Amino acid sequence: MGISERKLRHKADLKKEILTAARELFTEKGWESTSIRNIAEKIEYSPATIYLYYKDKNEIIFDLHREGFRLLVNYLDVLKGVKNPFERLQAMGRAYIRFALENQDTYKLLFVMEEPMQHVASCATMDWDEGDKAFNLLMNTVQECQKQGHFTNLQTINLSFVIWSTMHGLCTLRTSGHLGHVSLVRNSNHNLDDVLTAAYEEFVKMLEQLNN
Amino acid sequence: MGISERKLRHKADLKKEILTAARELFTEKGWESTSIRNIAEKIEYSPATIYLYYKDKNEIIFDLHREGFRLLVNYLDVLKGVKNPFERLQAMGRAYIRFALENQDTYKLLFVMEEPMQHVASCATMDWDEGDKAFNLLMNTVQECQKQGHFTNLQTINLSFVIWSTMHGLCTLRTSGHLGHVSLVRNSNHNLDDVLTAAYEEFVKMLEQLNN
DNA sequence: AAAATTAATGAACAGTGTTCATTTTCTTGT
DNA sequence: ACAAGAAAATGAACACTGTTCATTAATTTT
Repeated sequence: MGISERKLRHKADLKKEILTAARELFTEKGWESTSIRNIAEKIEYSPATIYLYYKDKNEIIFDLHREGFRLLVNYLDVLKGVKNPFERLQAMGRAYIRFALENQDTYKLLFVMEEPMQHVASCATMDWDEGDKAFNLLMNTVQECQKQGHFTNLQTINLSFVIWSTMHGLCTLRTSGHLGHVSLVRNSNHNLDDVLTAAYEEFVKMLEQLNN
Repeated sequence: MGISERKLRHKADLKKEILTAARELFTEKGWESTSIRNIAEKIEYSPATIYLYYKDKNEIIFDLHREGFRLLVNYLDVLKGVKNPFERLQAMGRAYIRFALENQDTYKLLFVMEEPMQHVASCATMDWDEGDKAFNLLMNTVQECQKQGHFTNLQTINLSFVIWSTMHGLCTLRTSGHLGHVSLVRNSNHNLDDVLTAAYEEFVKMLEQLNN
């Protein structure tokens, strides 16, 4: 019976509409100031209706969280064409920074906010597929670098975590405004993104020195 | 006239009482769930009274922010006795991690939340003394290391920013729960703080390789 | 057409930061 | 000691927030 299927489809559509409205409000105002009532108003339904499709606000947040990860993996996946693993590692870093700067609120959603992680923790299968996928992407590249003589005396996992941390630190200190308030940076004429890039290039230099 | 002085003193006392109440509620429940009404209840005044001493919630946050920085500098200042600059740099990293883990909410207040930084930005003198002081502590140590032959081909500012970023990334990925949800870490029997320490030690190894 | 099921909502609850007219308290001058 | 004036404290309100639930509206099935 195609009728009940249409109903189901409509139900799915409405869920998508909610998510789309949430995503739009989120990207233009940030999550802090996106309320259930805002979302409801945007899709022209009552606030209570949203709770028929999402258990609570965190469930919406988590759906956007997964979308964001797909976007990040897109930024990184383009680079699998780069054959030289060390060059690929560098390009991944640059892509990571580009992602963080072009999608600041999404970046915060993925790697700063604790709510989506709490949702992962409360799931029966406590797996964080999206995070694992991205981290493995990094670890595999590091491992390939090691096969070619880079970082040979360092442990893959530890080094990968250090690299991730450095990238994460660079991006968050930039976007949270902390970097911009260090007077040495503020009085240096350089714009913030140049400072960030310069620091990243210095980090690459550091990695280059860790051969054989 | 000692009487009006006592009044002033009492006024200062009440401001301190507010801050103390805020600090206590903050450390036991986190900032998210500390409301003006909570603070007011704790000091047995009406909520409106608080606004006679603090312009808004962000001003309270900023006072705690400065307190937190004094605490951090205490963690780091103890190490000025370490004569060897590279050893001191290592010890500073360990102290930084200890500070972040022992004062997780305070750490978030200092380096993750954007509100205190916005307050800095809105001040007439846009200086961020606390941040500058801490960053200079790091930069001076890096510079001393360079004088002794470490990191000679790297720029002091860039390297300092990279080191800060790495430490910040390590600490925030740990405390936000993101590290703990990477399955490679979750399935490894090691507790999270050991993973963090191992990664930090690996980072020190990296720095060690950047001599001459 | 009536009954049963599903979808949507209005209204309420308990909470938030913040403002302001009003009241209470304290200080000063007579 | 008492009235006048200044300072401090407050109650009540405003415009929000996430969330729940009994009630109403729409749709499907009998």
